[in-house]
Amino acid sequence: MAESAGPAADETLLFLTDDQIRKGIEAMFFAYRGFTADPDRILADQGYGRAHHRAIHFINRSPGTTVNNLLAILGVTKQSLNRVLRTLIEDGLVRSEVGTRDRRERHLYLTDAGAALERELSTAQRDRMRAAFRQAGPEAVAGFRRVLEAMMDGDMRRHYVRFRETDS
Amino acid sequence: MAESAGPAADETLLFLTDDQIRKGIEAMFFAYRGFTADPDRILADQGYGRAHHRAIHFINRSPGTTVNNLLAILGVTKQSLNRVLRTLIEDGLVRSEVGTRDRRERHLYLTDAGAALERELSTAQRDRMRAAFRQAGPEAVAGFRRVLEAMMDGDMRRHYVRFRETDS
DNA sequence: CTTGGAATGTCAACAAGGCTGACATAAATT
DNA sequence: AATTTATGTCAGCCTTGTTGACATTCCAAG
Repeated sequence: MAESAGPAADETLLFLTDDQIRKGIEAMFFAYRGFTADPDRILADQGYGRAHHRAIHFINRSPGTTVNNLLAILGVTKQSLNRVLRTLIEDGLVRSEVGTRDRRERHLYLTDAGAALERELSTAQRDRMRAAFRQAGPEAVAGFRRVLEAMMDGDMRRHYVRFRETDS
Repeated sequence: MAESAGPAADETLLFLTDDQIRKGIEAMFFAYRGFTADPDRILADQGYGRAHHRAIHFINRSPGTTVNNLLAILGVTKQSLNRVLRTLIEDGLVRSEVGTRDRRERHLYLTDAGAALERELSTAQRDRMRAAFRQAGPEAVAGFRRVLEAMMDGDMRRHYVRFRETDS
């Protein structure tokens, strides 16, 4: 590999061969396993799963988000999400508040205990991501993000972009 | 460490902020959904799931692979894999042959029907990956691969590297 | 040759976390 | 007043992961 500046005509084609694409596919498969491995281990000890992690992550990411908004982001049915949220609320990790402007809505927040678990999970996941970023270097990270953004479905890119703008 | 050639000191720090890392984490989450969306749709019509896709992919990738080898790559229990393989064999998509050198081993191959389904699945997945690669450009693709490889667990990187060497 | 262990298959039971469908409630909107 | 919207909940189903127990087959070491 190692294309860098001024790719020749051959090189611009090479990275689109079926073989290169297949390597990208397998890289996604193996890397995603690594990506979820550390939080999965932590959650398994507590009787939670990946679904709980996702809910906790996005509630932390957007405190006060509504159930409907979370449904759109996570792409699951309300029954699935409700089952997860119910256990998190029962266990005192998530707080659900009736909306003031629209009292049908429930706004979701992490409790102190929920925030503590979120920190534990995201620390483990961030440590791995940070190590990978450091090892690959800033230009590789920019390329990584560019490819992933191009791989998202349109509506998911919308959520992703909205988050980026909200934040930075 | 060792972030390649001459980015400024600021740059070497910026891409490792918690905010950048979090964006990388969410990019992985949303992109993986896109990554699996097309094959998932195809499989749902046929009563299969993602586990069948994974088995079919790696049998096609390494024809004649043993069950044990597949277990190591997929990282599931033999009971889980066996259930998937059984249905694939019953449905005539996979052929299981007793080993000649070691007759305890079963060597797995796709039948013509299995290869046809594999093509349908991988065509859908490759189309999306190819579009993302083309949109992002060759340098971004190189960075994408570098970050993903750094994110894998060690033993998975072994499988991935072995595949790459076998092939290219 | 016998025995131990490895590779594989199979049965049973269970859990997480997706899904659909149906229905209830409360509140906003028309 | 009627309709739509947001949410919750019950029941049941599916895929796919898990553990545990046990049988079979066969290589390899004693």
